[in-house]
Amino acid sequence: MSRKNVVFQKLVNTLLEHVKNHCKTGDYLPSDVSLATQFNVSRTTVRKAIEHLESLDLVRKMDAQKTLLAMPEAHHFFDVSQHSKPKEKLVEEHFISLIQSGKLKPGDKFSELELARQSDTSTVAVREFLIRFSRFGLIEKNPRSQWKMKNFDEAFVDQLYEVRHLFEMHSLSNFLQLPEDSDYWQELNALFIEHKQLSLKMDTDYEDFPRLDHKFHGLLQKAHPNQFINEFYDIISFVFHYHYQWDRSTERERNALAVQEHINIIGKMLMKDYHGATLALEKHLNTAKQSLKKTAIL
Amino acid sequence: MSRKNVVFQKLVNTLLEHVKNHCKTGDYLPSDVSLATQFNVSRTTVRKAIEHLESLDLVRKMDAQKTLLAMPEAHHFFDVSQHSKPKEKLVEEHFISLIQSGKLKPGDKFSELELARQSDTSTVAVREFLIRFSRFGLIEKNPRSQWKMKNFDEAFVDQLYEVRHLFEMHSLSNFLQLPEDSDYWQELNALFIEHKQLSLKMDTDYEDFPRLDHKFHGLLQKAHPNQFINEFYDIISFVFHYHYQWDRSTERERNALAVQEHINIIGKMLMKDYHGATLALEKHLNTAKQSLKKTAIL
DNA sequence: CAACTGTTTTTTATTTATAAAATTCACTCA
DNA sequence: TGAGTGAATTTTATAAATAAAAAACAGTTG
Repeated sequence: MSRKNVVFQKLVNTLLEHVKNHCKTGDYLPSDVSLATQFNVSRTTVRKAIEHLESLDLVRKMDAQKTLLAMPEAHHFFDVSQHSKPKEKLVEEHFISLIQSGKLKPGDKFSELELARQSDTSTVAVREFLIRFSRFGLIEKNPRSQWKMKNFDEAFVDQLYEVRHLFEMHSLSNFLQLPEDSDYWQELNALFIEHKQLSLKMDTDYEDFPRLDHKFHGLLQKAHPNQFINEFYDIISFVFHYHYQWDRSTERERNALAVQEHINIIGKMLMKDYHGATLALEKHLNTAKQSLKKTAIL
Repeated sequence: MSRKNVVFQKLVNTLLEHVKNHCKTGDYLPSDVSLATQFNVSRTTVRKAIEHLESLDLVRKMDAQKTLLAMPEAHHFFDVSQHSKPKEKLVEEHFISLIQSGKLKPGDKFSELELARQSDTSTVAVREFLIRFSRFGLIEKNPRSQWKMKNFDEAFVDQLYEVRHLFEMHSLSNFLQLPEDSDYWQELNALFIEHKQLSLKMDTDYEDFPRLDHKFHGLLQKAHPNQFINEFYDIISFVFHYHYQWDRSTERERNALAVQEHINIIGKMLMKDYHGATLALEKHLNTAKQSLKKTAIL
């Protein structure tokens, strides 16, 4: 069998939707090229879609003029509901779920074929995902042998946090050197207020913390971008997200504490108290590290 | 067509070589299992190899006892000379050579198929290599579209050096906190002498510097290992190696300067002069950064 | 000549097939 | 019981095939 023409079908639907909202019968449609760029596909696909519309008697081509003959009806659309997600996504979701449900534990071995079957994809898709995923440093593979979950030991956490410490301290120091009139101070202030608000309704909305956490780090990154630091932060986020799933029982307390620590850090930052902010961040990182060790290490 | 039995053929040759050096006619050979572990292949392959030796009348199996009938001769060996290297390696070498020869420049696009043909491998091998390689941050790809060399601009160098600065300063500081009697001080001293020696014959042996450079960083890493920092150093090394190829004219001066700077740093370290070592390292990193910018940016 | 179209060529994504090699299973014998 | 064997099963590595989609090419027209 060969690949499905999802790009084509999706384009037809998008086109119909677009026509329904912006055109009326008798209008001329834009050129192939502009449609292609507008919907981010190649011209080949656009042409195939237009041909399809012609065969539905919705469009007529005359001398390279595309005339809209009639408005599209519901039955003209492709049923796109059973297009499965991109393979890549399927594999990822399945693999992550295996990890989070504890079916794959540190030290375990697993095969590509097995994953491919379970996630209803091909070994190629699986393998490519695993290669990409291996940058997180959680899996490894020897040639002609299966993949293996690396041991998630204390040394790993220590090394992760060593780097995180370096990076976050660096980001903090950079932020504090921003000029007084930088817009980022405004943003930081807004974030401070958001934290305050969340802290008041923590007992119900504690699941909202990760969003703020992400926003905070995003702000520091935006103020002084660095692709390498940013990439590393992905790893941190993943490892966190990944292991905290194992023990959701203490999530509320953890988040409550973290919010307070964030408020402390941001408060010191807003007061330009470099030393205080550093100490507060130090404390925050340390809490996080201990908490990770407690829940994650077997 | 399907895959070649290289593992098998190589095992046969290794086995013959081993027998030639360690056994004599009439000896019993070790069990399948021990051979398999010794030569790091599966038992299946061992059995196939032994069967092959039987068919050559070199070995006879009786009741699971493997007896050596005769010593192997030259003609028993497989001709392994035309086994091409592993696909992975082929792709890598080809791709790197494209980059180093300047045929692939920042901003260029290239296709998987093209690379596969040129390097005499498959698109799968190419794609897997490219995915792995993309962690260096030098290439990128959109779905359904070709790969593209990222722009190697000043921001990239700055970001690279920002992280390098953080890491190297951190490593230095850790090293200086080693106890007086740590063996690493001895190693550092030996390295100091090596540097001194090289500096005397720099005009002829300047190409030997990268080895020392690598050794220096290796020593710092060994004293305080961190997989994330280590991995990042791979990126640094590669980017360096990669871009310096573009301008070999000044290599001698660059290396001569770098050796002096290393001597300076190590000297200060051995004297436990923290402040001096930091300054010296700072200077070294700065030289390297400027030099990279000068040769690499278009 | 620049934007467009029709046509042709390449390239990517995905599936299938197959031998090599690894792994598992069931059994044997010291 | 535990290391070892023979046979069966699974998995990996690799090639090949094909349709979808992208990109390149060659004209055409305002």
